[in-house]
Amino acid sequence: MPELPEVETTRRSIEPILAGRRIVEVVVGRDRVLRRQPVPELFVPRVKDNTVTAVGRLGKFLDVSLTDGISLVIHLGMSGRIEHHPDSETPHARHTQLVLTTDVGEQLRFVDPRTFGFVAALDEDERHLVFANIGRDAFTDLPTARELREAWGRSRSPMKALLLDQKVVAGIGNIYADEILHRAKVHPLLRGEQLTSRRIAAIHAAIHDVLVDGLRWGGTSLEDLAYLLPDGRAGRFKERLAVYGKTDEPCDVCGRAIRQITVRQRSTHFCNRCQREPRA
DNA sequence: AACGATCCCTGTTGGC
DNA sequence: TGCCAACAGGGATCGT
Repeated sequence: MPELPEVETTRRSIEPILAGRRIVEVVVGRDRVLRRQPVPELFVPRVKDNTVTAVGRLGKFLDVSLTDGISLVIHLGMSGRIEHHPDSETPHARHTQLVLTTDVGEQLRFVDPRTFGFVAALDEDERHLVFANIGRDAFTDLPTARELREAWGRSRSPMKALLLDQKVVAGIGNIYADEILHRAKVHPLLRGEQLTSRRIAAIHAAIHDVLVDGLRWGGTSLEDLAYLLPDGRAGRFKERLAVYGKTDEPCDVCGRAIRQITVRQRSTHFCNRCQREPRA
């Protein structure tokens, strides 16, 4: 599922295709993917005939800046992907939700079977509102260990939940949260208030290291989910995963079987030897 | 205010 | 083999 490394890989792929290009055609699949504007009649005119000035990202949000001060914000949800097609000839994939055609005839298509993702054309105020609840980017703007401790150190929530919460650090999802905690040797149920300087330093370093690794390998493509790079290739970080989806398999570090539990309605994988159970 | 549960959706999977 | 329930999850929303 698309988390920061997948979204950043996507961003880097589509930036050279979109930057400086005019959007000459906009087609919406299901209205459900539209936020803010409820119907295509309101959404399309805000994007069409606009020119892309930058392709940014905050956490898991793609942030396409257009002339007129409009931002086309795209969230891939859990099953979304962007497809790049050099022309408009190839048939649309099932669940194509948005098609953008540029002035040189290239197409970018947002495909999302489960429609947990969305697109929105936001003016400056609306964009500010959406991003007001999003914290600092885990890759480009990671808070210091000290800042993380200030933000998390009085919370009774488990670390797994704190990593998934986008309000402090943005971009980490279920896969990378498990990988980060394993790398940091921190138990997913350790509460924020139980953090020590040593543990927070380990988590801080692990966030950076795991995301950089994920990015290096083009993100994580799972067999059963739809994430692919815009050129159709699969991300290869799955081969490097230490715990996610490896229930009952031996831990690469110590050999003990990986355990799976549920934390906040999310499947959570960890090594019971490398990641010690916090005191009750 | 902080925390936790629920819901949205559909392709895939596992059990019978 | 075929069918169907269970499962997966990001973020909005609501209840405690």
